[in-house]
Amino acid sequence: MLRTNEQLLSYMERLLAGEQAGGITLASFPPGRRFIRQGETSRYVYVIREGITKCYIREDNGKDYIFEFLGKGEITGELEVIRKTVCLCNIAAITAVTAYAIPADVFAVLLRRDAELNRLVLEELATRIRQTCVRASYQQLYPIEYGLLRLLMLQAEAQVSFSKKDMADYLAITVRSFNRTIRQLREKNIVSMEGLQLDMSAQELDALLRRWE
Amino acid sequence: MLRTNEQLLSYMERLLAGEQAGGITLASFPPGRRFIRQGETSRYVYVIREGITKCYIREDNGKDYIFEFLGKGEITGELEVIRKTVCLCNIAAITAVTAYAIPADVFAVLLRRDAELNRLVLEELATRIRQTCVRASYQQLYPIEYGLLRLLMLQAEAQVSFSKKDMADYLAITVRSFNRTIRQLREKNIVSMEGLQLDMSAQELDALLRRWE
DNA sequence: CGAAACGTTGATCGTCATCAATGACGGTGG
DNA sequence: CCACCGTCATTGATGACGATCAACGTTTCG
Repeated sequence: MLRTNEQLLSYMERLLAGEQAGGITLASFPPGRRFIRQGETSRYVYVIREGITKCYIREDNGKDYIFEFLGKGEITGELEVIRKTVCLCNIAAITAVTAYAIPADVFAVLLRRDAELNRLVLEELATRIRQTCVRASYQQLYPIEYGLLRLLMLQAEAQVSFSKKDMADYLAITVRSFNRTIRQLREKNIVSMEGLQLDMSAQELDALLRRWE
Repeated sequence: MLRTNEQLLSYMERLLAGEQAGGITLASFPPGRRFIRQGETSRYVYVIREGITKCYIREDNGKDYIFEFLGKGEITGELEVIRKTVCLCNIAAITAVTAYAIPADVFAVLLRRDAELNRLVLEELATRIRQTCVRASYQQLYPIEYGLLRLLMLQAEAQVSFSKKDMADYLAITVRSFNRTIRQLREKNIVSMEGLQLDMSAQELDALLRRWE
């Protein structure tokens, strides 16, 4: 859900401390700013230094689907450089964001020449596939209540909380439906009456998810 | 949907023609054979030489979700080597399959040493992310009828056809629901009365998908 | 022996009931 | 004005049950 990548962040810091940091700059984006646009070509690959972003697709019918929230050390725009295509999704800042902006061609060269970056990117892509697959599967095969519960657990674990709209987009539902589903969880005494705190221990919740049918 | 990777296949052929093919063998699997199992550790990375396989997750509640069908030149088991984890999903042969079996450690070394393989794997992962994301999004945000129509179009394009059970698992529904949805498409004169042929031209179908709301 | 009859099996579909999720609209309270 | 919720109606998707039909092998009888 909120993914981070400490290794990649520290790699970037070391890279900038060295001398061959050709063309890499630091960019800042205010909350809400969409700095990568679906269907367009990005001239930079970004590695987030600080802040939280969301990565989402907007469908023709106007609905948004958030794949993941990206935090410290996460990379965006790399798929497009690797495959030389237009951007798959939108990236927008949720909080204020600062990010290392690596020109696409510089990144392409680095990826070829620098074994460490290469390894980090491979691992990042592998992790991303894994998470996307796992989520696609359970969001298809379980009811929304289940998905929402998992989302709340992930949020609690990562010590963050997103806006209701963003959570709804992550679950691919409307805010109205989001509120309704919260009510169901409250009726089952899983979520606190006020706010979105989970009223059960992590073990109980795990058991609950496992026995869902 | 049915993905193939000619470049990777030809790479493997060249690799085996050379002399440093240490430990790589050719494996055969009969239809139905599950040769990678979710949650277990695979000792090999496979590159499919011939045949069609399905890649799916089985959830705790017994339902299967097929991510993709893999054909010639597609690779499996590489995520696990890159991230050193247990297998994310099951891979089962649909038709008779022959595949190059690369021991995990050999693959790991090749991936580091061989720039061409490295590039091919990066591109493959990037493609996979792209496709997984796109599909997750539209399967969440559109009704099943839409997803089924896209599946039929992809099948027609790739000149293959899968069993109803597999198509249903791809759509994350039961065969019963699959048949019901087919009936809806027939009532709208999109699918032929007998069989699963599409009764419209590719352009008409594209327009139909685009105007779906 | 061969043809008709029978039973089994699996795939499909009609129907009805139910559940999950949404849309619309209006009300309430900050 | 906006966030939230109660309510009602509707749609989307599923589950259950039974009927039908084709395919196939086996049995039975002339």
